Amino acid sequence: MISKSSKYAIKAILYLAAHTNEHNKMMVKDIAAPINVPQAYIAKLLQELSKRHIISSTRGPKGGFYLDEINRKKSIMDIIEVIDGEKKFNSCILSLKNCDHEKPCPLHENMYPIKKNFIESFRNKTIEEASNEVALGITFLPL
Amino acid sequence: MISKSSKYAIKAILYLAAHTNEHNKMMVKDIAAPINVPQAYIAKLLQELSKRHIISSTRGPKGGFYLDEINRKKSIMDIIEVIDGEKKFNSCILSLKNCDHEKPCPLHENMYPIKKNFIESFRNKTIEEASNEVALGITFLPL
DNA sequence: TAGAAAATATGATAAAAATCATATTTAAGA
DNA sequence: TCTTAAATATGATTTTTATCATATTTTCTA
Repeated sequence: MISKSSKYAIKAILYLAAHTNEHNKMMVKDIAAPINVPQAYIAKLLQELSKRHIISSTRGPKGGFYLDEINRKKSIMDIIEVIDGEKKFNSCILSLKNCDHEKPCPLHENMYPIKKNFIESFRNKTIEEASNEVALGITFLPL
Repeated sequence: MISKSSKYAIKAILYLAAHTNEHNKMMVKDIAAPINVPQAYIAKLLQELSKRHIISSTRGPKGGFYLDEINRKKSIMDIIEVIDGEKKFNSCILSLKNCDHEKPCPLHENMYPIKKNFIESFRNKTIEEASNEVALGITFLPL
């Protein structure tokens, strides 16, 4: 469905949402452990997310990763797209080249609403919303 | 979403559905080319599908793979489960261990209906139905 | 009942995804 | 302005998935 990398990225960002802001940054080594992801691996992902402006970062002493107000408005889908790439979700489940509404593959009509639902659902869900749920104890983020 | 192997398996089975029965079998070398899948690879998948009784086969001269009436009643989901394994679809999208309705992860409520829809949709769709659609020109199966 | 034609079993190789390691750049603070 | 602490860039290694190769077993037919 989504790659391990995307899962890691989402977990890391939700962790950042709960623990950082412009004035409280967090080093990669303090993020990796609590979300149970290899440090060097999440480092690479965070670098990419920062480059693509999904999260923020500053180098040097007192530096680290954090989310600003703009970052918090990004959606879960934004994370997935940056990490896994966009095409994956717009392509035919059987990977047929010309599958569309005009010439649908035998699974097209089944998949269309599912994929649409997935994309809409996660495009509408912001980091901020997800983070608030956790803060309010409505949802949970155990290791 | 589903592995390349599952896609290959579904394409091969739909091809068998259209071209074989108890009296007209088909050799692996005649299946691989039209569905555009490496011969040695689809051979392995067909062997596994046969062992798990999703498709039928006989060895020796005049042998080959084919679908009988029972095979045709199998669902698309049966294929996916044999190839990709069942757990994949029942597990949390963030791969959290204890994510369930009691202690949902922040994406649980989004994913639950989507996953349910996916599983139901493909559990209800038989090989036979999918094959009939193609035969009637309602859906298409290009390389 | 032997030879050939098919699937089956097993394992080796290649490609992709995940993981690990390290040198470089940037920025803070003494 | 030097030292140090952080991210960044780059690439190597490992693991998983996909692909390829081949020896074995089964079954038909002459």
